[in-house]
Amino acid sequence: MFDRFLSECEGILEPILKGLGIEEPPSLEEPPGEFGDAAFPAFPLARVLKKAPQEIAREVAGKIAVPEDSLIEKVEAAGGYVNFHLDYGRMAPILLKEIVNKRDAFGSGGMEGSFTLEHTSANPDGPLHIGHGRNAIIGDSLARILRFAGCKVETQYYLNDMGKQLAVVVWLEHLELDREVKEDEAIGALYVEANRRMEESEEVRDEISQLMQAYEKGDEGVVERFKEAAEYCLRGQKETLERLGIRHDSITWESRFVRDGSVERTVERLKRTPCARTDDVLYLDLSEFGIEKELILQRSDGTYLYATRDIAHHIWRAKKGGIINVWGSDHKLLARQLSAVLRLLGEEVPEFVIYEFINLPEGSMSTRRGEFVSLDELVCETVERAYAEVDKRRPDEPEEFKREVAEKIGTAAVRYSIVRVSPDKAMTFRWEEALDFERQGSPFIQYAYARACRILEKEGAPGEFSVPELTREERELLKALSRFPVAVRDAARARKPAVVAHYCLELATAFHRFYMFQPVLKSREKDFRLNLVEATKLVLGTALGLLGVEALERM
RNA sequence: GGGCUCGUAGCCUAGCCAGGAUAAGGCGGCAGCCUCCUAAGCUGUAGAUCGGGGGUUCAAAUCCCCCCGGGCCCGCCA
Repeated sequence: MFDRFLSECEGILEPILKGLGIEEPPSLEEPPGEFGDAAFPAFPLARVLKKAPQEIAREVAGKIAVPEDSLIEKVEAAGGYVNFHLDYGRMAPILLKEIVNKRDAFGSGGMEGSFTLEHTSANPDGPLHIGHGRNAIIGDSLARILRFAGCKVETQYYLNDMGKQLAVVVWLEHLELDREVKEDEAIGALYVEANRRMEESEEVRDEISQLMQAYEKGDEGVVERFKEAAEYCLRGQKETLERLGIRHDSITWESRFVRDGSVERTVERLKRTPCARTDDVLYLDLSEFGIEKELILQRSDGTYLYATRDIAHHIWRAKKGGIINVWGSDHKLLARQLSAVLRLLGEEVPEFVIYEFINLPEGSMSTRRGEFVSLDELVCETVERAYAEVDKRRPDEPEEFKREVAEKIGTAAVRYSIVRVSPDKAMTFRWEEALDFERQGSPFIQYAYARACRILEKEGAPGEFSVPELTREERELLKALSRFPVAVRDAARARKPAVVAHYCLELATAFHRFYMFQPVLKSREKDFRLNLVEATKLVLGTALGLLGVEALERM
């Protein structure tokens, strides 16, 4: 609805600007304070028209005749700007009816396309840590947003079963897994131990290297052992993700691209490109793509590398449409190399959502050294902290209620605190910050939803209404509601789930203010306000859903 | 050392890609608001040379260059 207002403003400006000899479409911006809801700056025109911006703004504003059925209330020139004011009274019934009719489809659609979206894709060598959590949460939220925007999305987990990590685990597996602990924890313990031994002994390194070669050749017994170990670890990892509401549509085993010959075929194609070089080994010179680092495709023993298999993987994926990868910043160089190679082959070039690392105060995390904060730990501690808060605020509620609410608040807090931060900011993890339920977080948003529910459960369905003289809080709330489709579109196009996170905050803030100042049930405008509350509940619920956060009827 | 990236009040973050009006929030500080739909809320207040310096522009947190500081990368690892 807000976008409709914006296009109306543009539609009105365009012919007027054309009349002044300006061909470029007008670009609007959001004015501060009480200057209205959209502003057109006249400064860029000053030079062309050789007039003061103030004068141009006055002139343009003077030529504007607002059509009868428009969402524009009035237009004013101020400073060098033409300011457009939204007609809230006119928008209110249209907007509220649209939301209540469309319900959870309000704001959806508008985009097309099919994507495979790869996220999480941790090695099967231990529990997911909070860095993998950042990947999974960004990826899952983005998938939800793209689907809501109208795209077809298949989320994939790329299982790196051909790496040294898994071989290391398999090598030590005969030592017996600890069946008492969670699967990924058990594998992680083996991995740490095996790495310790490997560092000490050349012999061990050789044995592991032989295992890898046997696996690449497809030795039946070895394949079985790798598969079992990987699946065992994955069971634990999946359980971690499941608790956060994250599920993958499919799992792609890296080894399949070796087994089905596609790596071989890809390498043959690459050999015929002008970038191919053979010195000691086969590699690609990608300097024409601005990458000075050569990309090695094949070891001197004839086996392939991770990157080589990933090229075949991407060619396979392109059959299903666009490719989006959520990768850590440590893979930035590979992302560039991979893109260059695929361009070289005339294949679909992938998109990357790159996120920076989460480090600990003492340094970076390491699965190999067992130095990390696991996602399980973070979720458990956060839920426990949430329980303490629920228990403090709702002491008389039954235990079952407290547990359920704490689970939903805790898991939401983990997701929200990660997704709200732009992926290109490196984070330092500190427990006291992670467990601090600061006001600008998910409980604040869930609370707004719960407040709306509590009002609505005291009344039946809201009746017909006429729009009264609107208060400031009502206008702000209407504006926030009308902006939801814009926020979804921006988030989907820019692949930025954080945009939805900030939108949720904006809407919740507007609702809390409205709630504080405008009584609903005891108001003369009860029916109108009930509609407003209902609409807020619907949009907030949908928006939270895009972040994988569950809304709460009571908390 | 080279490449990429981030640097916004004591702390955490939005705004930067597509430059425009008084730089927007939260935490923490201070002062207030529950006879009224759950105070996990609301209001007010103090707090910012937008890392530093140049440049482009009528206009720079935003674009360009240099410097400083943090992170990531620079394996026949994945």
